[in-house]
Amino acid sequence: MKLDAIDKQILELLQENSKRTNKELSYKLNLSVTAVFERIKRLEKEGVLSKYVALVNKEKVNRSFVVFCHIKLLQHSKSFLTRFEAEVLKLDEVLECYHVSGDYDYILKIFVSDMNAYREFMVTKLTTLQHIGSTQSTFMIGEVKNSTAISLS
Amino acid sequence: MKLDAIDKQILELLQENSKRTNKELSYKLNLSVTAVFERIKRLEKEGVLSKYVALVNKEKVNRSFVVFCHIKLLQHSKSFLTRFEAEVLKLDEVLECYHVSGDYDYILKIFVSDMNAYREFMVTKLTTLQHIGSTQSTFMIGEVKNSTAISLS
DNA sequence: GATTTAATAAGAAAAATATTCTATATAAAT
DNA sequence: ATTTATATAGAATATTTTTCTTATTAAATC
Repeated sequence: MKLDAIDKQILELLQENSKRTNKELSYKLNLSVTAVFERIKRLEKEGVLSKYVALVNKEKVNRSFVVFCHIKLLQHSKSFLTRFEAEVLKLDEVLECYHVSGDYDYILKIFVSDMNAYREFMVTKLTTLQHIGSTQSTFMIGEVKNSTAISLS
Repeated sequence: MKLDAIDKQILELLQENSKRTNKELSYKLNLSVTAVFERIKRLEKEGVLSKYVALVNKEKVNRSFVVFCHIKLLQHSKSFLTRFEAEVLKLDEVLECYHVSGDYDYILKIFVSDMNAYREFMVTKLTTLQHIGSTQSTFMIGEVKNSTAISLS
């Protein structure tokens, strides 16, 4: 699908704040409300706009302790990977999990309340997963940037 | 601020899909539309709900190549950190940047179109930053889980 | 124990927004 | 020239958000 300059502007604006109304967008883009409406519907239908979500402040819900955990598996056959991935999906504390190249196999991003909670998570959940070889935890000290908006320029 | 069970349900539902209407939420929660409305306004005012955003499918906008880059600085004085962080903030390709404990100082999550674009990004942007000691790039092979929703149970 | 007070919720009314419908304009295709 | 497809605008309608008034409840005060 082709995205013109107006589509890109709409995407940038909605990535920043999805509560903007079509009227507000129509002002900014010098278009009619209908034109904006139709473009957004098209972007949704094509799957360019995949989801609308509310973001919650992790400090306010007691999940400020963020950990990046690098994981090595014992073996790398497809069935091992698949099984591990299915189990990770079930863990609420894990918001992100990526299969990666390099020294280890997976990067997990984990949100918990504090170090004690993380210890509990490791002992009762993470290290009980099948096929895990090793884990290495890196703790977030500060958040410099955390955006969900892909730049389209 | 105290969050009761209903607040948590609202947060879970809006983190999953912020387009749900107050009426829809009121059905699910056995409440009136006004009660839902008031609770959401309170959660926004208190900063628990911090933002509403549209998520864009990275494949559809040609940013499927995701890289985690570990960075070490040459020195760790406050002024060096601050300056580095200010420069990273300006880089559109970097969606996330965290100051972390461990072998390296920062983790960056970078979105580009392909390996060539990443090479270009490294050469012209990343490695020209002040105070950089070393970088180590890890490439995403597959996305197992990528959620923005913090579980509140 | 009766009476305020504060917090929450319900329902109706009003305001704002999203959505549909009809009509035009424009450029590409035949 | 004529058709076709695409994008847009404006008006009409449907839906949602927001406000306002009233009622309920539980805790706090006398």
